[in-house]
Amino acid sequence: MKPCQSFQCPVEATLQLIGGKYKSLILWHLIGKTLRFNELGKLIKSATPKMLTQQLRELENDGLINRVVYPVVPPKTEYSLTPFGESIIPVLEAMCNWGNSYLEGTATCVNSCSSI
Amino acid sequence: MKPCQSFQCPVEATLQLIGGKYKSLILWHLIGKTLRFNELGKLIKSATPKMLTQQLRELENDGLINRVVYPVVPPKTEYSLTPFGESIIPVLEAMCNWGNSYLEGTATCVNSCSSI
DNA sequence: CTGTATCCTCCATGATACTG
DNA sequence: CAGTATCATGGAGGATACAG
Repeated sequence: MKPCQSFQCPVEATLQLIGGKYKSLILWHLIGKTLRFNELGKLIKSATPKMLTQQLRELENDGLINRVVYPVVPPKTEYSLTPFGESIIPVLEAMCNWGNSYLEGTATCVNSCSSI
Repeated sequence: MKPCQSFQCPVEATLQLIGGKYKSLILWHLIGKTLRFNELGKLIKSATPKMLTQQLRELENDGLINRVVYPVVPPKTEYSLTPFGESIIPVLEAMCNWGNSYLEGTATCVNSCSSI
């Protein structure tokens, strides 16, 4: 029952949209691609169908991704970035680059973001 | 008991460091300044002392901020960004700018990040 | 002033099973 | 294939009181 959905800083608003457990990962995988539900599921193995659905719905409601359902059998649904969703790519890149330099220091396992 | 602290993407690592409820706000307020515990408390009114302490300790353990205690009476503690903490400012800026453009569309209440 | 120490609540996430 | 339904749970976060 928050009195008013206000943010003390726009950074918090951004975090609200991409801070979900799998959201940044989903957006990341959708850069330059269109993926189906189970393709995302394979890329993000630890996400259960329930979580995947929930995070995708929220991203859709926030206008970051498109969800296109093809009325065929078997079902086919495709997810892709909206123009608004694409506008956040630079933010993801900044986070990725900084995250890599951080991981270089702590060195666990690093996936580069060279694909972008 | 996570088997191994690995990230599928460096973005997640970044989120891990600044995703705490008040962390981005704390970092934000420390840009270019040194603040005392209760000064941060006044700036982030909704944070209880417990939360403030916890978030500050985590930021300190992650090497993002300095904590300097002056052995005087009454106690005095000063928090500031480390060089590593300062290196994340561009990321915060990117998030802030994108967040502002998002908030312009939904228009609740907007605090600009013009100070940086 | 700068914190700790307890206790407690709730919600995000997870596990599992099922459906059109 | 692309989800939904249901139940369970752990831990982040909050309230309150107290301490050096």
